[in-house]
Amino acid sequence: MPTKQFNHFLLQIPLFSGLSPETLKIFTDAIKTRKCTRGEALFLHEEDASFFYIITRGWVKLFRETLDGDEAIVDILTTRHMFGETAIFEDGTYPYSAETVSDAEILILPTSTLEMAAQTDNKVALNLLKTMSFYRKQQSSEIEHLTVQNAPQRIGCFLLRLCDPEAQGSITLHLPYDKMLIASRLGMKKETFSRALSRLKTDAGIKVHGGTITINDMQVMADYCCSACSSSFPCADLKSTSP
Amino acid sequence: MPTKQFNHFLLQIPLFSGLSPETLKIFTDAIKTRKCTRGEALFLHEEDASFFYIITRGWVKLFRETLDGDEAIVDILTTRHMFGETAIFEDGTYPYSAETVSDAEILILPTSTLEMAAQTDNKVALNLLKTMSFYRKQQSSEIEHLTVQNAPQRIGCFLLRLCDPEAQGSITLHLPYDKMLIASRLGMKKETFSRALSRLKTDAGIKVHGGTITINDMQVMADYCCSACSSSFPCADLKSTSP
DNA sequence: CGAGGGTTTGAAGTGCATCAAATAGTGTGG
DNA sequence: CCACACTATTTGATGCACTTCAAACCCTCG
Repeated sequence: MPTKQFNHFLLQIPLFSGLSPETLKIFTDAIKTRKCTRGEALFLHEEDASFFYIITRGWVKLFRETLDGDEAIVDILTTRHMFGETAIFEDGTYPYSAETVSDAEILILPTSTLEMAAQTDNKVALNLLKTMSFYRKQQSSEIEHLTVQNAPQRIGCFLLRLCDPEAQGSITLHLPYDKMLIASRLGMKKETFSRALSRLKTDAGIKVHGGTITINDMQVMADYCCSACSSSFPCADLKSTSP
Repeated sequence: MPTKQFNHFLLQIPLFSGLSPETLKIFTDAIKTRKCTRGEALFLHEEDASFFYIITRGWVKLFRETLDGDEAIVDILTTRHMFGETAIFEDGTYPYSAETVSDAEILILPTSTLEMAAQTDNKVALNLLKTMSFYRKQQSSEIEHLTVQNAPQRIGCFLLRLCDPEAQGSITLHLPYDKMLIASRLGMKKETFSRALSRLKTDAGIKVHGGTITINDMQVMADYCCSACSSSFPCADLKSTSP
């Protein structure tokens, strides 16, 4: 399994970057791969957490269910993202449920391996800190967005974070998953999403054809979305597809 | 300065728990204490982060300002809480501004000391991980609250987290800081806060006299607030006054 | 082609924000 | 100890954003 390509992939993941060959081997020896179709449950909220996961391909949603049956999206992740690892620092159960939202390929590792490695190899602990710090920053900016941005601005901000931050002027992208799912990811109803996206057509100059979206002018869009926010585009390090 | 009492205080802080005397000394040697009056700025968003802080007494608010001049509260912290330390994993600048909201006493430590210690003493890194994990969980539940709870429920939830989770039946508490500040902490306007608190009188059975609040029946309050949430009272580990 | 999920649109309702003004509370100097 | 200034809090009236409920539309895939 540890082909050259595979190792190259692993080294792109912050958790594994800069590790000694010995430590890296401990992880690679423990890795199992799983191919999933869309809609497979990986684990449930409050289940005992024996494994953590890394996505090699596809999208996974993390979510919780409220007592009255609604679903609250925690995050939606893709390639190179890791999840389920925080159970180590909790009571040993997952703080959310996880389910694929597209076909996907996923690496599975025992949490015990990670826990052990973090305790014996300082570099592992430092890498974990870096990863957790990234997610924390992302969460913190999400809290801000929820309180200061309205629906069209949140969508625009979401679209901008799908773009290459180097890009200038016009850019075309396609939505990574269902509009319905994006809606709940952004804390709004699907109808609100649909209407808010329409409003972006006139207010921020975008074109929509199904899941394909063209932003006529990144700068116009950025001005429209970030005016209510404490950090302006390109919101450094907050790309949804980063580590 | 390192009196017995002071050392006892330090050991209550998760970052310092279980450290070797040598490592602990590195920190205690570098600590400076500062007494603040209400309303003092400690540092500003995006300033170079040379120090991190631990509160020994009083309350501190972390916040960011949006481009159009609004203030978004990141968190409001008290005794034993630590802040400013995440700059280590960022670009070396603070991700928020900090200001006291009551008279306060604060410990100041160089971030370089922490950074060095985390790299040389694995226990420091592990303690940091534990702390960061706690904050991450708290943030994550806050995101959920913002999307699934309405204003009265968010206030009720806030009040419950001020209570002793062991308590049963009736309990009296007083608000730790301004209602205005609680309002923005919970992502609502002061008028909304005032009205929502009134509604809790009839809907969840509380009494309000200025900043003193009596919850007639914890269980009634919990039922009222947590119905929309994925975790019910006592939301383990989410007390606002914990580590 | 037809079924089913995803998406859009319309009409109506709710919750929170906004603007404005009154009231309560707090600290200050006389 | 009181009057004043200033801030915090409450209350009222109104508007907007988002939700809800309902129905139509669209697209894909068997």
